Amino acid sequence: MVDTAWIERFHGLSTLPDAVKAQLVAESSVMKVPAGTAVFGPGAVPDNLLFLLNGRVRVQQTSESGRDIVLYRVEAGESCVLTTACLLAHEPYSAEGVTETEVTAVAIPRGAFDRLMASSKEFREFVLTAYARRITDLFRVIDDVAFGRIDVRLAGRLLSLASDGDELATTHSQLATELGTAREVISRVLHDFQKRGFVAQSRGKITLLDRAMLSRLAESA
Amino acid sequence: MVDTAWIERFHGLSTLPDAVKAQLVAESSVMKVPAGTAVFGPGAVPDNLLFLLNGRVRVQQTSESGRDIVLYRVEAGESCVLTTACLLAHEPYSAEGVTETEVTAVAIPRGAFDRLMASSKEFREFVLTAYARRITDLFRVIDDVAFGRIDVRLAGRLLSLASDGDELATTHSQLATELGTAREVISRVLHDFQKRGFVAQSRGKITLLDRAMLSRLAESA
DNA sequence: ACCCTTCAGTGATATTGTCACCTAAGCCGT
DNA sequence: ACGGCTTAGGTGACAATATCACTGAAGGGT
Repeated sequence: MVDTAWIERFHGLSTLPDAVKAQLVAESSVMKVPAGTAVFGPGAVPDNLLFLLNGRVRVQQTSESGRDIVLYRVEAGESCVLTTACLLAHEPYSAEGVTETEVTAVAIPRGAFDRLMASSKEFREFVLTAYARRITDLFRVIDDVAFGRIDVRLAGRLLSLASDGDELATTHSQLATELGTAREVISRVLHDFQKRGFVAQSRGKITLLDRAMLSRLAESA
Repeated sequence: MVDTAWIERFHGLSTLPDAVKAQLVAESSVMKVPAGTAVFGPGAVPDNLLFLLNGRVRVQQTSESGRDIVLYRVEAGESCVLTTACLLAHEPYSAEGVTETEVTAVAIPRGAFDRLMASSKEFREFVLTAYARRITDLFRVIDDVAFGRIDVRLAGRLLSLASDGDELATTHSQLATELGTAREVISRVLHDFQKRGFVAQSRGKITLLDRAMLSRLAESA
């Protein structure tokens, strides 16, 4: 008997009929990917739908001019659904997925994905719900980029990046990519945060000193 | 015998098996909506997937601060697929769809959509392909807003809005919504375009005088 | 004609992005 | 330990865009 335990970790999949769970497990394979690997990207159309058991994947886009912006992240317990559209549509995907940590994932091949979509209403619902969430994320990015102030956005991003502990090993450059802005802008805003006592900095490291004030700033529309 | 002719107008649906075509037509109904109607929006979860036979739907988002940005347009021969995610996921959709012209559309109820997804590989492929295109559109919006110059974006938008004829009945305010910027910014850029002889203006109307120069500007990365 | 609403123009100022260049920190080999 | 190299970060000057607070102009309705 194969192990179906991982399925329970995915919100919405636990209600799958047992037969479908078995099918899902039978046709999938577990893979392990080291940190910093591009799991999909322009030109490299993936042929698997990934369910993340552990780790995190960052999805970002590089513009023609070479500048980057982070679109969203896929966390453990979620799946890389947006790639499925391109996966099944045989369309290239202009975004790129990079593992931020070591990642363990269950890979479902294209054919198996299609069979599951055909056979299980619950699976369809799971996939569509995941879609809805991602699309909401994208709408949020558009809203932020178009109308958000960068100090507000940076404060929010620092808080969410430092979800475990107050230390953050990142560079100004990487933060600029997070928000789709320029390094100099991040440097200046962080300098300001530092003067106000919100953070402390050293080369490649940012320490959050006052989460409360950062939150307050992040919430201010 | 019901009329399946409209199906042929949708790229990807013509290859559907006849039985599926019949099912599609049997479960759907044609509707006509006047211009300027909100076909879906926040709070108003639609319960139909729309296939546009004629007309155009503008999909836009309003931020908390009350400012708007146009996300994409659904043209005749396309479908409002992104709503299906929210439709089936029972999630609210933060964007709003407004008819820009009178619209004739075929409406497929939620249940029928789900049955078609289950029964037809071709239908699934159609839906996923449409998804892929929309998502690509969204990525493009993000790229433009984050990294694009406003004069370049405006030039491009003027050209695509004036696809039939060189007259454009629109206000500076509406153009600001198109690009997610402020009216004053549009006013200044248009003033500049006017001085350079690219366009002529009168209250509520813009005339393109030099599409070639506008194109050249729009292409400049 | 007059009011009233909407549309458009403009200066002042704030915010953000770009460019050019500099300094500092850590690493690595000798 | 020293010097050289690479990458991270700082800064001034300036450009582009956004915001604010007005102004006047155009057209519609009475």
